[in-house]
Formats: sequence, structure tokens, C-alpha cells
Amino acid sequence: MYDTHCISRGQWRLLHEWFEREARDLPWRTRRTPYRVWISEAMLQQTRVETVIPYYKRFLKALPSLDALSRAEEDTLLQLWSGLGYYSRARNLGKAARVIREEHGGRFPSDPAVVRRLPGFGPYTTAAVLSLSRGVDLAVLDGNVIRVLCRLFDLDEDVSQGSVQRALQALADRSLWHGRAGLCNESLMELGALVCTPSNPVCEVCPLSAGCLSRKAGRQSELPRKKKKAPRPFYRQAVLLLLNGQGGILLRRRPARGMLGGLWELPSLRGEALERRHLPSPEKDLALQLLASVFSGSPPKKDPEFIGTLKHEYSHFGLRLESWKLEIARSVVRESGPNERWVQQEELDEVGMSASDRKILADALQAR
DNA sequence: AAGTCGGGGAT
DNA sequence: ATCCCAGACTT
Repeated sequence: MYDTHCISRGQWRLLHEWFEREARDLPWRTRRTPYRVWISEAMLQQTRVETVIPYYKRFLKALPSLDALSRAEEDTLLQLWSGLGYYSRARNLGKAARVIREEHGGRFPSDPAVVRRLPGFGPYTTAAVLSLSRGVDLAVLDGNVIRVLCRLFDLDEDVSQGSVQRALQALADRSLWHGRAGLCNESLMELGALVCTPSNPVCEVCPLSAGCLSRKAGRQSELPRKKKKAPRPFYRQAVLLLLNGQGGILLRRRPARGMLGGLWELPSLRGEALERRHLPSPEKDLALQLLASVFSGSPPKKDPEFIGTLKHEYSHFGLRLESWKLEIARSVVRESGPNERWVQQEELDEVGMSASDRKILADALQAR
């Protein structure tokens, strides 16, 4: 499709020179072992560098080696991941580490086909880890590279189309300077992150501006072209802080797969969809239903106390979280099953939880 | 090809 | 309020 286009050696030289001069000093750029690069790439999927840095440091400190990762409990991984989102990434890290320990002698494989089959390794992560840590000649295609390529060659097809993705991957493959794959990949992504940004690209300082076709046409800011996403539905959801009078809060564990899989959460109940994102103040009905479900039909006589609302947006739907508090007497405290536990407030940091529940708890306990 | 899966920062 | 981010997996 774009077979006439290719990044020239001269352009690579300009870009590499720029990278040597301007590259950020990031924790995963020192000592590029496959393990260290892998953890960074897993965390960086759909996540900004600034967000990742503290998580990365904490993770490497807790689990400094592939062997340590392969022996870590899933709860430990979810705790280290708590707040980062896309928790299947954390679960897949453990799975892949165990496969490497059991089937590859604990050494990170070098064969791209083998790596690609590991849980959590798609085309991007396979190419990134192997090129950056082992110098394997594989070209990455991520959001940054897509943007830079579309602008550099003034490509205005819809990049969400599979055919266009394949053509861009082929262009990246063809452009790769063999023997310098890691540097090519990283400099291209760094350019996308620092200069060729989604809005307001800084073309004045771009090492590739002289040959940039979209800039010549004056439409670099309109690229890459992609179709708009569908509007997301919006629901109300009641959330319950059930306190046992001794500093304990009831948490439940979510199913191992799916949304927020394996994480602990406050008991909650999804309500009906909202037409508008603004609605009159929450009513107690949903909270009472929730309470009934928690106590399986015979809730305490006392009514829960309203704490507040919090809006939370996920990638494909939004929530208005309506949180309620109820302190129950010791005689009323229900037994907790295997997927439930009473957690002391001081222990909350040691539990893998979603960002929204952590915020609700922080707000509620702060106010006490 | 389309939907699922988090969360936060920039605009 | 919308978009975007060093994407992968399921259907």
C-alpha cells in the first residue's frame, strides 16, 4: 500500500543524533536486560511514562529478577499493579514468568515466535523487548510510531483499519536499519512522545521536519486519521462501606477473569443506565438493594448513611458511584466467605484494589 | 473487525 | 467532555 515509502539512512542518522542528545533519562534505560525491559513495556501499554515511573521502581525493588517474578503470588502482583489499570497485564506477567521458568530453563527466550506465544506478548511487546534488550531486528508499531509515520509520509487513511495497520507495520519493517533495531525503535517512539505529539507538534525542533510530507502540506495536526469512538453508556452504582466497629471493612474479591479480575473491592451494585450524566441526588433504593444482597435478605435494621458521589470513567462506560456507610454491631457482623474478608484500615495499602475504590476509601476515612 | 479491559493527564 | 497513551486478548 505504501510500498514506495521508506525512512532513509540519512533520516535515521538525524533522528539517532537527536535521540542521543535529547533522550529522557528513564529508569528502564539503564541495564537493559530482557526482564527490566519487559516489565517497563508491560507497564507502558496504554499508559504514560510519568505514571509508570514510580510503579516501575517499586516493582523492580520488590521483584528484582525473572525468577522472583515467577515465584510471586498473584495477589502480590495485583498489589504492585494496584492503580495502574489493565490488570490482566499483571496476571500475564506471572503466567509468562512461570512458562519461562518451567519450559525455557528460566532464561528469557530469543526466538520471536516463542516470545510471541507468551501470555501478554503481542506484536508490539515482542518486538520491543527483543530489539531493545537483545538487538533482534524487529520493528515496533505503537501509537507514537503510527503518528510519526503517518505525518512523515502524509498518509491519511483511517489507521483503525486492519489493512492500514498492516501496511504501516510493513513500512516500519522495511524502514528498519538492520543491526540498529533498538535505537531505531526507541528514537522513533521518543520523537512521538516529545516532538511529534498528538496536538501541537513542535515541528521547529524536529530532526525530520525537512522531509516531512504532511508538514509540507500543512496538515500534520490532522494526522493520523481515525474514526470517532462510539459514545459510552453511563450507570449509577451503589458502593457500601460496611464497618464492623473494630476498624474492619468488608471487601470482596472479584472473579479471576474479566474486569478488574482478582482485585478486592467494596461491595457494590450496578443500577440502571442514566440518560444524562447529571441527575438529582442519589436515592437510597439502590443502597438498600445492595445491603439486602450483602446480607442475603435480612439486612440490619439501621439505614446506611450517604457519603457522597464520585464519577469514574472506564474505556467503554462511565459510572456515578454513590457511596454509603454503615457501621454494624459486633453481634450483627456476618461471616465472611473465601472471597470476602474484613480488612483493617491500616492494611488497605497491602490489598490490590481499583483506583476508584481506593479513592472512595481515602475520602471516607479522611473525613472521620 | 469489533468489543473488552483502567486510569490519568492534556486539551 | 473528549482524546490519547511504549496494546493484548476474546469473540
